[in-house]
Amino acid sequence: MGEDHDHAQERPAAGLFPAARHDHRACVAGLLDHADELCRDQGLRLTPNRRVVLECLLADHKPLSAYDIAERIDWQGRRGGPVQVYRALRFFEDLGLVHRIESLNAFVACTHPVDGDGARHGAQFLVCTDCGRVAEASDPALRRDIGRMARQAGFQVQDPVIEIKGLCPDCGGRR
Amino acid sequence: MGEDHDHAQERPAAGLFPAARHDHRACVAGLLDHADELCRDQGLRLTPNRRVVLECLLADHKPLSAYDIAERIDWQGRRGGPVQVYRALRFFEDLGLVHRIESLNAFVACTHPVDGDGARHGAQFLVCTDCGRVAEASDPALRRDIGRMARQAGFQVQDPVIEIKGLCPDCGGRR
DNA sequence: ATAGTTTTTGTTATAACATAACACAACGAA
DNA sequence: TTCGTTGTGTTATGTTATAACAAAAACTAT
Ligand SMILES: [Zn+2]
Ligand SMILES: [Zn+2]
Ligand SMILES: [Zn+2]
Ligand SMILES: [Zn+2]
Repeated sequence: MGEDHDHAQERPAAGLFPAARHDHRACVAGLLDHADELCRDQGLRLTPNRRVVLECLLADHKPLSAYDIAERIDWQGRRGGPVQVYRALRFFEDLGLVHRIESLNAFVACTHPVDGDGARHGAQFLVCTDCGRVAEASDPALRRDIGRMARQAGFQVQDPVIEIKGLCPDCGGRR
Repeated sequence: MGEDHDHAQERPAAGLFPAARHDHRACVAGLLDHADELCRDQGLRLTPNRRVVLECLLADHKPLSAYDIAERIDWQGRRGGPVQVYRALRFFEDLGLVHRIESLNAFVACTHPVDGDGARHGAQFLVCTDCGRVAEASDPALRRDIGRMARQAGFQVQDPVIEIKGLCPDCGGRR
């Protein structure tokens, strides 16, 4: 699992795409620690099943379908399948540690769960149609604008789904 | 098909939800005419199969899954199924007359194809989680904001998916 | 009209995504 | 220990979407 990119101490993501070569080992370790902590705080259990699903999503910062995940996991004797994966995904979604990308029927691990303080934090996703990576942004101005637009329409916002497909900087965005 | 709401001459939609009681007969007729015209202009054929799918979507301004549509249609002798529906939906999506709502796995007829000039026009959707209706908005400020956010991230936008779930004015948005 | 081309349709099969239901195991508190 | 809760294994099924290919219909050009 994972690619061979463990290097300097650039931040994993600054509202942008994960740097091509960041210290991914530390990146994963940090996010797993955060998950651990979050679970402990809330009296929830980060079981082996759950942990392995999260590790799988963290492996390369790319969105995976539940079936992708089920295939990649080494179930070590027990028979595992989509059911187990969906259960774990639901668990992490509720914690704000995993986000579903509707337009891909796929899931990504949250790259900055700091804001998340345990609840769903409405984020925006930049989805590269070329390399498949997804960046998680959290733009306050954009959020405000959506609020304004909804208010004008007399609409009470519950859950904004913002998924912008296009080309990431590496794949042609800079040009 | 359709509900019993044919009344005064309020606009069908002003970037908002269709008025509870608008002249729906005229509303449908107008949109079908527009589809006709658009097809003629582009040398495309609005076949009976396609027309019946569009009519089905227009019937009550609510999103329907392809399978919903396949069930509702009276196939008049010919046998019809999801395959036919998906084909028609693809046809209309390419014309900008139907939009897919990713977060619902469903489709809606475009309520203001005027802007559409035959191509995909990036719109924003307000999805009521209570009554299920969907409003199509086209907010320039919001679009600009998305452009700005993407530019800051070095990201080249191709196709923004904006689907805001919440409560429509009728279902509690005004309160 | 006729033959050739393209487009649309009918049909079957299958892929891909997601949840229901229920028995059993593991855990945590009394 | 016992009981109630939470997580897991397992099977089955529901829902959404596309592939593949033959037949029909519509256009085009002679
Ligand atoms: Zn990393
Ligand atoms: Zn890319
Ligand atoms: Zn109407
Ligand atoms: Zn409503």
